[in-house]
Amino acid sequence: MTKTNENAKPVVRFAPSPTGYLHIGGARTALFNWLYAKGRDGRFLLRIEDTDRERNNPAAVAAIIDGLTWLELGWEGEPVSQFARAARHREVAETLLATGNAYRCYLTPAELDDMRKSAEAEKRPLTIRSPWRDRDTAEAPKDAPYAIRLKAPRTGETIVDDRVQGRVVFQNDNLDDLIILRSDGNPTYNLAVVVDDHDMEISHVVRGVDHLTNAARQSQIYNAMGWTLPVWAHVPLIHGADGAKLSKRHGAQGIEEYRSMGYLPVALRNYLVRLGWSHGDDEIISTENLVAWFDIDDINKSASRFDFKKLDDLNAHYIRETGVAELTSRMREMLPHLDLEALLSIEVDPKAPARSDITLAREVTSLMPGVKSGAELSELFAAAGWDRLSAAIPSLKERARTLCEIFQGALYLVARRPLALDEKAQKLMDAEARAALAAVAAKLEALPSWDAPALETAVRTYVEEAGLKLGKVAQPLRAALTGRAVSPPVFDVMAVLGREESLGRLRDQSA
RNA sequence: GACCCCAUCGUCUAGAGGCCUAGGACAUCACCCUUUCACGGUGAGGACAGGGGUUCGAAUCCCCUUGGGGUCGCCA
Repeated sequence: MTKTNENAKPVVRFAPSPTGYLHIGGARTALFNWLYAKGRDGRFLLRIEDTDRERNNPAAVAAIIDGLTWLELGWEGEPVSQFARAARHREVAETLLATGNAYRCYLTPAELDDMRKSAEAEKRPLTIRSPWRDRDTAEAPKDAPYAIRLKAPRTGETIVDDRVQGRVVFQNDNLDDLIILRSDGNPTYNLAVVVDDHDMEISHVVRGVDHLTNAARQSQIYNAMGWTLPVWAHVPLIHGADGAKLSKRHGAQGIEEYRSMGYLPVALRNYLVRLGWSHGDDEIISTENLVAWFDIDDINKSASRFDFKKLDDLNAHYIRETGVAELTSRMREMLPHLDLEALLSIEVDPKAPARSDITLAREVTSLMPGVKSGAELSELFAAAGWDRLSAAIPSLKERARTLCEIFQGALYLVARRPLALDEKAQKLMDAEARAALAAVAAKLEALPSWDAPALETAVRTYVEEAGLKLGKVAQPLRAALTGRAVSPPVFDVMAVLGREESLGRLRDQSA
């Protein structure tokens, strides 16, 4: 019953069940654990809760590992498979049986079902009271299947002394004898968790508050075995924008979706950690400071809503801070994961903030009808040259909130002549503009060097001579060069595009 | 329904009885900067769920109401 020595180096774990993806809420739980261990010279372990064989498949495990790796939350050692430890769980169940802390229960599923139904009909709370708790096993039907239930205390209370939730008291009277070993001989989750956490010497169990009642039941197992309780910390859940539990309806649940939406791991970490945790007025916090500042005691008790706008803002900040080389490689990496067709088929809620990956998909299909997948888009960029993308990134990253927005802004690189102008660009292109374009093109053609400063000087000189405002020339230039009314500074665009391509695009639109 | 938890601007939050005329960030709006868009700058609107206590004094403590959430599997 004694609390783990809190001065000792903590051992924490992240223990997801393999559901096919790393849930965004789980990612935050993993982050909290990771930060806690990191900041205290502790250990962060990974355990896969694959006790349920139906749920188990290698791809689902890979998705979790992939997600954690992408988020840069490294764990110590090999991931522990809970299923692989079933023999040890059974051993503990037998011990509990031998010490009188558990009993064989011959209640059939049908009987259990009846109990539930009648409880519901009588509108009384259901607490399973197995008659086998005190009955002699000899009375049991021959060779009948049985489950093993914990002989939980029926009086008094079970207290979960939680670092986040405080002291939560459960009346034992309300808790039933939980099954620790199924009739097929397989351990149940609650038993497996306790045994594994104990054997792995987990000092702090940091997990979602949806496990709070499990903590009470698990405490009973710890007590029955005479094991030391871990420090509990049940963190609040993340809700969708409408305040309900985050579900498919809210869009992205899996971490890989955030990746393909063009969020940076560092931004996602910063955003996630601030959901339910804060450090004064600090908003943008380096990983180093996160590690130094994070503490379980500063986690709030209330659930928080997921806000893409704030994530976008953070992501924009980190994109600006990230070097060109890293951005280029991350962008190259994410392109094959971009499923344009799937994105186009997503029904968007008009009230929800626009998703940049969907916007990109739409833009691509309208501009380049032949391009159907991220891989094909990748080929186009490869053909144009990745170094050209890199050259365009400095001016693009200043105005992008996601990597998808950088791609969207970079589409002018892979557009083929003659460019299709969008509506706003077309509006810019009146007779006056076309004439100016022709004149500017002639001036630029004579330029000895083709770089942004030289181009700017030349255009400004022309504008001054012609007695025009810069906008009168720059906007048509932008339209002719990119097909849009919005882009990075036109001089940067021309520098990236090169002399030949730039001049070609200008002539296409000249009078 | 039972048990448990929660409740400060639209959202994330600061706030541990007087520092609060409630602070910051995102979002929104306005203006400035400006070749467009962003960035940046300046400013505006915007919250202690309601009701009772306790106290000289309450966003902070207690109670009730209301609202929200979680859990009630031989799932994890």
